[in-house]
Amino acid sequence: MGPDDASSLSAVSSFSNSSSIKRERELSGGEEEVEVERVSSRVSDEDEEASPRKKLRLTKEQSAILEDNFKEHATLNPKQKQDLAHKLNLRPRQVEVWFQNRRARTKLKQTEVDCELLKKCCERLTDENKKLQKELQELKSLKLAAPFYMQLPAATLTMCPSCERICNGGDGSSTKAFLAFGEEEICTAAGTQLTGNCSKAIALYSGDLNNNNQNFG
DNA sequence: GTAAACTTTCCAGTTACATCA
DNA sequence: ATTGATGTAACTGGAAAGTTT
Repeated sequence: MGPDDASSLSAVSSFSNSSSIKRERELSGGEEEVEVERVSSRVSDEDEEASPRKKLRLTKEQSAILEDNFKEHATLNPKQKQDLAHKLNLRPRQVEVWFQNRRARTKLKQTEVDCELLKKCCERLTDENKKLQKELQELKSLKLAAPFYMQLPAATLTMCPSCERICNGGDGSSTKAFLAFGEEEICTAAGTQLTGNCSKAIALYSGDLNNNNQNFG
């Protein structure tokens, strides 16, 4: 008969007697019986008799029922605990411990999931940061060069819809073009709304997002 | 009303044991 | 047959909240 033998819910689980073990350990030290009894009462259930701590395995049926109950509520009130213990032929303490361990497992799993998400998020941000740094370098070198429109074919020049300045097309590189005018001149007219790309790039360009947000806010 | 003692419950960390590769 | 890794039942100690004295 293996531990999974589900011939009955009672086949298992009455060995470990925490209070007797506790008593055994503490008394071997030779002192303080009163204190030991008090502490032990914390976990004692009615039917205690001395036996060494033995690891029990709950049957599949018992586990399944406990799982079902856990799905409904992750904590138990005393009545629920008592009923469940009776139904499974376990001691209430065992049911209580099972729920505690189950909550701990759930929490651990969730922590692992969160950790994975954070890792991925971190990778994405690192990636984005690299790209932005690269773009920033390009913008800086552009600024040092001659006015951008002199370097571009006329056909590639378009107007920024938000600030109505010339840029080189709508391919996402417009920020470079506007920034080429110089930090002071960009979109500073009253009431001008910057697009997300524009303002973000400008903020990065100046190296201070907060300052820029205040300026344009 | 309130302070101290006691109880209950939960959690985090740990231990002990069963099982499996 | 042995062993290390893994899963999990059970234990411990401390904190918080509730109850009793």
